[in-house]
Amino acid sequence: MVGMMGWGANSDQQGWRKGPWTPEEDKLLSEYVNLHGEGRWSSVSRCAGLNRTGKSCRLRWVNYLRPGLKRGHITPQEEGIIIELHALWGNKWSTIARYLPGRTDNEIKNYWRTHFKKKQKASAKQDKRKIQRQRNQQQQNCTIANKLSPKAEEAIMQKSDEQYDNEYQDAVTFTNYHQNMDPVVDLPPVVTTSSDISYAWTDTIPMDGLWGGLWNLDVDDKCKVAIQNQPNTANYSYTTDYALNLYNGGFIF
DNA sequence: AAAACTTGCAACCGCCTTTAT
DNA sequence: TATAAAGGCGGTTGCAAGTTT
Repeated sequence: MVGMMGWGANSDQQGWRKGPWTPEEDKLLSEYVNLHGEGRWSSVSRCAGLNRTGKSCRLRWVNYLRPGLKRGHITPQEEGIIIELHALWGNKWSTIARYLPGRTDNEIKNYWRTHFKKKQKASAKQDKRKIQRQRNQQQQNCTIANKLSPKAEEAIMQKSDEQYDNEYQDAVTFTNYHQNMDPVVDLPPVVTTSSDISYAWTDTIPMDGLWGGLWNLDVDDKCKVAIQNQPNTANYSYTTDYALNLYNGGFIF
């Protein structure tokens, strides 16, 4: 049913197939790329028996089929990184995506668009309602991976609508201010053992603070404490500034 | 109960850059 | 070295599902 919807005709003037990918197409593409590696996308479409353009094949692989993709909700921590890096670089989605392992530029772009682009209008009332609803259901099925930390939740619930809007406006102003500037900070690779700017871990820490993650050398205690107090999911990096901001009770979206 | 609106996501397009011939 | 093809990126669109009014 779903396969035939949308995008008008399901092939273009040259006869290339368009629109949603079928499971069969996915299988062909995955098998071919697993066998021959990424790249040479035009020959991929020919050789794998796919009637798709090379660009379409590349996009499907990169955004959906490639191993190691995370999927699922963007965590509050990831959101923090997105906000911070967007403030720094603007809409450099692919650059931002490099600091969020397992997330694609498309995903981050979509997230930003739906959550922040028009959020100037959003009110605290809406967010509060949402949290209240979630609390009502939480006991059964909410996991650490997809809910806000109690701390973040409280922060939102305790804010007055005005306070909330002002803080949001500050963040937006900050973002707009930096939007057109060239990148001035060169962040190190996401996972590294030699840098003192980026922190990274690869596992899940429980909320009670038991810690089994991989820390870089020279991590200072404030950052440790700040991040340890946050719910955590998987593979992701943090900047010192943001960790300290959290530690000092910085703004939490 | 239903219409209107929002959110999430996949995929397309056009433009620019990089690579291959 | 010039040019064509391929790759990469950011903006945008279309749709389904969920939510609010």
